[in-house]
Amino acid sequence: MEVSSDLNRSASSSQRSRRRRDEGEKRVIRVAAPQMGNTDIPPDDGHTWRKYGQKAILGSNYPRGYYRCTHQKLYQCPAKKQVQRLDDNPHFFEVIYHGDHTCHMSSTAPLFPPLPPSANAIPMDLQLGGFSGSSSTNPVVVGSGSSASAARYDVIEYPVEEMAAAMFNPGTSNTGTIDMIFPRSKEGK
DNA sequence: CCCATTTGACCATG
DNA sequence: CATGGTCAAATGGG
Repeated sequence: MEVSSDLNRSASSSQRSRRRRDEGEKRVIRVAAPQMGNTDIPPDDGHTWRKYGQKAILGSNYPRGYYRCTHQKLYQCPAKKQVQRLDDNPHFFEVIYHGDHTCHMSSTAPLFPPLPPSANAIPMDLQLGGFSGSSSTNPVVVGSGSSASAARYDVIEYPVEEMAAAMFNPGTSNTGTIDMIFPRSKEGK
């Protein structure tokens, strides 16, 4: 693209982005891309996400996907979702959730799979810490230094085997067993 | 027909 | 200045 011609674009002087502070909830979740057919489809957490943009990130060889709640959710669900594939491990997705979900899924709520007994076997060794100058092995780096408000970082790693298999539920909605797989990490807000 | 997706450009921030 | 983030409109598909 390199500086193409400028298209006449009506400029709506609408200054988006209202407040730029407070409310700093970031949840970094790492998921593995399904080894089946499509290895490029990010997992769903049970909500509809509407892609609202894609941008390449410096330091990564892959673009980042920006998702937001869809339709009606756009009116109350401040939940946003960011999906970025690791440049070292294209088979892994780094999903960053921020905001709280308020949407509800009536009946048939396909969510996470029944997490197998096997322990988490996610090889995060490699060179995950080889970002741009960070020497830490863990992505939990929030050393801004300057006016760094309390930014909470929750890194949860869970393998995404075949969530697609846990799609619809036959018969009654007595899924029961499926609860929030997410461990504690409850926000006191 | 409707909605989700896509691309570009712009802005705000550090 | 650079980067990241969001919006905005247009198009295609279901």
